[in-house]
Amino acid sequence: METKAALRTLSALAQETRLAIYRYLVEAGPAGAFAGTVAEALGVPSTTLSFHFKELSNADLVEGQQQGTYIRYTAKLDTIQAVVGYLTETCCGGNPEMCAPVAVPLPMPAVKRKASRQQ
Amino acid sequence: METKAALRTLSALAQETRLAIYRYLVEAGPAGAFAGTVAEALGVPSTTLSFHFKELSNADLVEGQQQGTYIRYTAKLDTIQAVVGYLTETCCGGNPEMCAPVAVPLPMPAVKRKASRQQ
DNA sequence: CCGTTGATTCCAGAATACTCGAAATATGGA
DNA sequence: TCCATATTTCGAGTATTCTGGAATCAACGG
Repeated sequence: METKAALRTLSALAQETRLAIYRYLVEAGPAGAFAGTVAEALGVPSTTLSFHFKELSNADLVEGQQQGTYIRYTAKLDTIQAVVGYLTETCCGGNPEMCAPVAVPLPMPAVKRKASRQQ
Repeated sequence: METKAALRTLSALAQETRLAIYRYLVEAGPAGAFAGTVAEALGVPSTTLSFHFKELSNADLVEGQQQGTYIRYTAKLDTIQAVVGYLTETCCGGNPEMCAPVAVPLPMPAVKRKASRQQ
């Protein structure tokens, strides 16, 4: 993931309504939820919700599948992992073992590199 | 971490300059970097940079330590982890084991009922 | 004290994002 | 076909955020 995509993803989640939508879909699990259901659950007008769904889709955070008249939205959890990977990939100049406190819930690419000095 | 804090953190990172600052500090590792060094490296006016440092501090993403005339900033990596935890804590209604196969195409139960959107 | 340098605050203009009503589009049933 | 429902697009008003110059504050050396 490169900077532009990461920025899109972070921007998408950095908004109250969209964060609520995303969390709702995460909680819903692989089955997801219909757009109308989310609108009703969160008390957001459908027109506003549509705007936010679009943002989340562009950020690759959710996916919509047409099912008859309805659209079923699901959260794409792996995008979050990608963002975390992006944020930590340059960690300590490529020596993530120095960044102990961060435990990414995914197997991290074991990048081995020479230690560099700074001070 | 609760919603407000998560929103603050995500908003802080969802900005080009701040994301660059944060990544710069992540790469710098525990030693961090001086404010002026970051300003020069990223080509950002000190007044603008100060504004963004403040945002990042409020979001608990960086920490500044006065050292003589200079201020040394370091990235607080564990905050990222807290956000990820927040985003996934409600995963599948509290059954995270269901979230494992993210890429699996979900089975689509035929929804043919009129006013029923549940499942 | 001064003068210098690093960093922040103040402020206003510019740019961007959010909201939601009305209208348009899409789908399926009668 | 016509109708009902779900969702999106359009558009304009509102709100928020970003930027950077000028002024200010803080720390040091002389």
